[in-house]
Amino acid sequence: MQSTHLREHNLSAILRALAAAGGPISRAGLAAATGLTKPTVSKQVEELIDGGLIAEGTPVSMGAGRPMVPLRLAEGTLAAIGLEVTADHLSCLALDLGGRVLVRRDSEAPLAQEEPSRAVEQGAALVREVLAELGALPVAGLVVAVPGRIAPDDGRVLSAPNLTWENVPYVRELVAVLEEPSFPVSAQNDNRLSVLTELDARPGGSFLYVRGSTGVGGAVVLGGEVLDGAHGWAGEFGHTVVVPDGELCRCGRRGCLEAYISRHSLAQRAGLDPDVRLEDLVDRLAASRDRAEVIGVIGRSLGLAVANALNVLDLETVVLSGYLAPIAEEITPVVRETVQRHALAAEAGPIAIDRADSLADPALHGAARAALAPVFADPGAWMARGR
Amino acid sequence: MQSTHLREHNLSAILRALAAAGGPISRAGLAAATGLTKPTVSKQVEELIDGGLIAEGTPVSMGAGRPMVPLRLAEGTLAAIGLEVTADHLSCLALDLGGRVLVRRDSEAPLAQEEPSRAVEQGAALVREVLAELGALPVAGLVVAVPGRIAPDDGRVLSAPNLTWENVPYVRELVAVLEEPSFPVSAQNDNRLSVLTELDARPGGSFLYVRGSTGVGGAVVLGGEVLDGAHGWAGEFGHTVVVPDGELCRCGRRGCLEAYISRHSLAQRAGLDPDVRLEDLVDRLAASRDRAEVIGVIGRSLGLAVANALNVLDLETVVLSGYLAPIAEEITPVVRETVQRHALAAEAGPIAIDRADSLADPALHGAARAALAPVFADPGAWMARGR
DNA sequence: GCTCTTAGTAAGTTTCCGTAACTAATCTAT
DNA sequence: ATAGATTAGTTACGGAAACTTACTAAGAGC
Repeated sequence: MQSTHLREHNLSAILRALAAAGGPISRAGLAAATGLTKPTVSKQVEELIDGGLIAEGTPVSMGAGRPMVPLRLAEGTLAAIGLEVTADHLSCLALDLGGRVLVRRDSEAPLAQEEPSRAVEQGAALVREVLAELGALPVAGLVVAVPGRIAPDDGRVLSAPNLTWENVPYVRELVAVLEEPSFPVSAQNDNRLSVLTELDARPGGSFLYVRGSTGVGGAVVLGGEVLDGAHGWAGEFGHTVVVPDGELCRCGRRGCLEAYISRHSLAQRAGLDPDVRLEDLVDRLAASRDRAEVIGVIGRSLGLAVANALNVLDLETVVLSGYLAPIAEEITPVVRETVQRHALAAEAGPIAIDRADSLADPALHGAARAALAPVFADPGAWMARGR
Repeated sequence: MQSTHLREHNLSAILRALAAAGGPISRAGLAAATGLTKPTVSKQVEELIDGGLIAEGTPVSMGAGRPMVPLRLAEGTLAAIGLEVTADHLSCLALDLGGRVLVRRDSEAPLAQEEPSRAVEQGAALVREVLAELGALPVAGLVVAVPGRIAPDDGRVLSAPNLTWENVPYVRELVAVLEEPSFPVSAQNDNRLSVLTELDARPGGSFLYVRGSTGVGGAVVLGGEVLDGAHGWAGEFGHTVVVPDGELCRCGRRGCLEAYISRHSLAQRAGLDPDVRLEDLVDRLAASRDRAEVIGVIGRSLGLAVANALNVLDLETVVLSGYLAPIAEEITPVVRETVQRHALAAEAGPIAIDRADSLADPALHGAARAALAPVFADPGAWMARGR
C-alpha cells in the first residue's frame, strides 16, 4: 500500500464509522471507533465538513467535561439515485448521504408487454423528472434494480423472465438517452440490492437473505459484505434442488425450490389464478382452504434449502423478505423445525430465523444506497471531483 | 489505519508476493508485483534478509541489463510444526518458511481404542522428538490437525467420531505436557487444513473443496481465503440433504450426503467389511462387481450436493480430494452431468471439476503451513520476537 | 470559586514512502 | 574492443500522513 492511499483509507474509515454509529457522534468518539488519534480525526473531519459530507451540530453536554460537538452525515448536499424496474411499474428515488429521501417518482406501466426500449424511455423520463427536482445538487450515481441476472462485466441484463428480457443492454441505452450524464450508471439484481437495505439494520452482520418475489432469490452476507461469486449470483438459490426428480420448474429442471414456492406454484397449489398479483397472493392464501398444506409445503421445502445452504456457509441467521416476510410468523415454525433437523450449525445453538425489517421497496432503497457506496468508499475522490 | 501499520502491511505484502511468485524473483519484480517502488522494496527486503526470512542467491543474468539478484524464502532458518492425529496413527512434520521438509516423525497407534490422554502423551512425545531434531531452530508455532469439530474460541475438540472423542481439550493438555512451549499451539479441523495444501497450487483461487475420508468434509475458498463461518465449519457439507427422508445417516438424520458416500456406506454398498481401511477401499471398489452402481450413487449424490452448494456460492471450480481423488476420473463424468443439470452457474460456462494435486498427507502439510501463517501475516512481529 | 473531567486544537517530531538521479553489471551492435 | 542500450539496485532528498505532547475550552460537582 502506498502512503497516499493511507489518507484515503482513513477518510473512508471515518465516514463509515460515522454512518455505523447510527446517530450523532463526537470527534473523540470517532477516534475511539477508528483507533486513530484525536488530532488525526479532527483534521480529516475538517476536510469532510469542507467537502460537504459531514455536518456539525450545536454542542451537547454529556455529563462531566467539555460538551461534544455532534457530527452527522450531511443532509441534502448530494444525491444518489435508485431506479427500480418491475413488470408493472417504475420507481425512482433520490437519497442524500444520510439516507434521507429527497425525491421520489413512480410510473405505472405494464412493461412486460412492451419492448425493452419503452422501459428505457420511461426510465429515462422518470430519472429526468427526479434530476429536475434535484436542481443543481451533485449526483453521486444511478443504480438500476432489475429483476433478473446481470452480466458482472458490462452490466447487460442477461435475462429477466418477468420482463421477458433477454440480453438487453439497459444501462448502455439509458446512458445514451440521458445524453452522457455526469454520474456513473450501473445495474444490479434486485435481490442483491434489497439486502443492502437489510444490511442497514444489521451492520457488519452475517446472514442468509431469502427473498420471495415472482421467483425466489436471495443473497449471502458475510461480515457486512454481500458475497458476489463468479458471476454475481451468489445466494440465488431459487434453483436449489429440494426434491430430486421432483416437480418441473419453469427453468426446465426438476425439483427446484422455485417449483414449490414461486408465485405460480403457490397460486396453483392454492387453487388461484397463476397470474395473481403478488400483493394479493398472501391474502388469498390466507383465505384458501388449503392453508395448512400450503404453509407446510413452503416451510418444508424452504427449510430444506436453507438448511443445506447453512451447512455450506455455517451461518446462524436467516432473514426472510419479500412475500415471505408477511407470512414469516406462520411459516417460521415449519422452517425452523426443518432447519433444526438438517442443519449442522443447529447443534451449536439455535438458528435465528428473522423477518426482514419491512421497509417498503427495499430494492429501490438498496439501489439508491448502492449509488452512494462510491462516496463512502473514497470520499476524497468525491470531494475532489471536477478538479 | 495507523501509520505504524503501513510498514507491517507492506512487509507482509512483500513476503507474500515472494511466496506467490513460486520461484526466485528480483527486488524489481517484487516492486512490480506489489505496486511499491524499488527503494521501498529494497529497504524492506534488507530488513527481511536481516531477520532471516529471505535469502539472496547469486546474480543471474536475464538477457540485457544488469543481472537480477534472485530472492527466495529463507530455508532452514525457522520451523513450523504440524501434528496430525488420526484413528490409527500420529504424524509430526516440521517445515521451514520455504515449505521444505525439515523433520518428519510418525508413530503407529490405534488411538481410537484409547483414552484421549494417550493421544496427548504420544503426540507430545512425537513433538519432542521433532523439537530435539530441530535443535535451537526457532519455532513459529504448532498446529494440530484433528478429524473432528473444533471450538472456534478455545480450540477444544468438540467431537471427533473416529477417535471417539467428545469435548476433549487436546491443545490445553498438549501445552501442559510440553511444559509451556515458547510457541503458540492450536488445533484445526483436518479438512480445513488440507485445503491449505491445495491452496498452494491455486493461489488466490476460489473453489469448493470436497474431501472424502471417513466422513465427507470440505471447505469453501473465496479469493484465496478459507471461509470460516460462525463456528469454523463452513464447507462441511457431509450432512447436506440429498434425498429427503432418505437413508439413515450415522448422525441420526436422514438423507445426508454422508449416508450415501461415507466409508461405511460405500463399503456396505460394495458388500465389503464396513471397517475396511480407507486406503484399501478404492481398490476393493474397483474389484467389486457392483462398480457401476457404486460409481453412479457416488456421482449422483455428490453431484447434487455440489450443485446446490455452487448455486449458493456461485463458484466455477470444484476440487475433489481424499478418497475421491483417486476415483475422480471415474466419478467426474457422473458428477459433471449432475452438476451441469442442476447448477445455475453452469449456464454461464462449464464447471471445472478437478482432482486435488495429490500430495501425500495434505492435512499434515496444511497444519504445518497454518503454523507458518502468523509469520507471513506479520513478519515484523516475528523478527522482533524476544525483544 | 475551585477542581475534575472530557472535547478539541496546536506545534513539533517521527515514520514511511515516493521521486529523481545515480551507480552497477550485463548484453548488443558496430 | 568499445560505446551505447538496458535493466537492477542504491543513495539522497523531500513530502505526506499520522503520532506525541502539551495546551485551551467548557461544563459538572463540590
